[in-house]
Amino acid sequence: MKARTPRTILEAEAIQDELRPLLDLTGPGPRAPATVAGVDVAYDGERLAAAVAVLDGSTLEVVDQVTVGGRVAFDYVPGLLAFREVPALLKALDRLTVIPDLVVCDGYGLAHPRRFGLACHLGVLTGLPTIGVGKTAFVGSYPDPAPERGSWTDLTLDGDVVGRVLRTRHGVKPVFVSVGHRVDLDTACHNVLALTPRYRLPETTRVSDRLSRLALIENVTFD
DNA sequence: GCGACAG
DNA sequence: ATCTTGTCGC
Repeated sequence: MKARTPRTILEAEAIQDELRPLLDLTGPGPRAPATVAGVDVAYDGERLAAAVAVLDGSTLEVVDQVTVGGRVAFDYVPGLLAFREVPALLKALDRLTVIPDLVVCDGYGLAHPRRFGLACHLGVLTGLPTIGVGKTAFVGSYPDPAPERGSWTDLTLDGDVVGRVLRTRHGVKPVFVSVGHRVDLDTACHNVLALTPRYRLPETTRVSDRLSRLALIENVTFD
């Protein structure tokens, strides 16, 4: 499905309302994905670089990667991040040789003021299983999880459990995991732990983050 | 009404 | 996201 760029905040919210019903929240999703992709976007004023890195689900080795340059088409507004990043991410995903079994997004999925964060948006448009992993709190409330790696607590919003605050490293600040599309919360957290054998953030986001920044200062051509 | 607010 | 030094710890 193609990305649409709204002209106003009201239009953006209307698009979210239109896409939300297309979300698939039924499946368990991949428990042992053969390949997992990380997506990220880096900025330099008006210019941007999107990167997708596909890793082997077992060895975490990079098996494919794509970067594309572009220009900002929508200002950042909390709750509407997807409209800023999705167009370039779709372009990059289209050029992949290896189609990932799971896509890990920087940010949130269902844990969103309007229950449709970047991970949900990208999932619906691509049809791929997606999850969101945020570095800081955005919405909801939660108790602090125990210090051990693997411990977690519910991230609650308006009485609903919309995600989990998951400790990926002992004694280190936790990450915020939420479902995007075609994956359940248990499976999402299981995958995040598999992707964090050494650092707080998933290897997928670490690689795609590095890639997008590199592309910003060399390689890419902008529109 | 006021402030807070993924990346 | 981005602007930014030194510093503590494995």
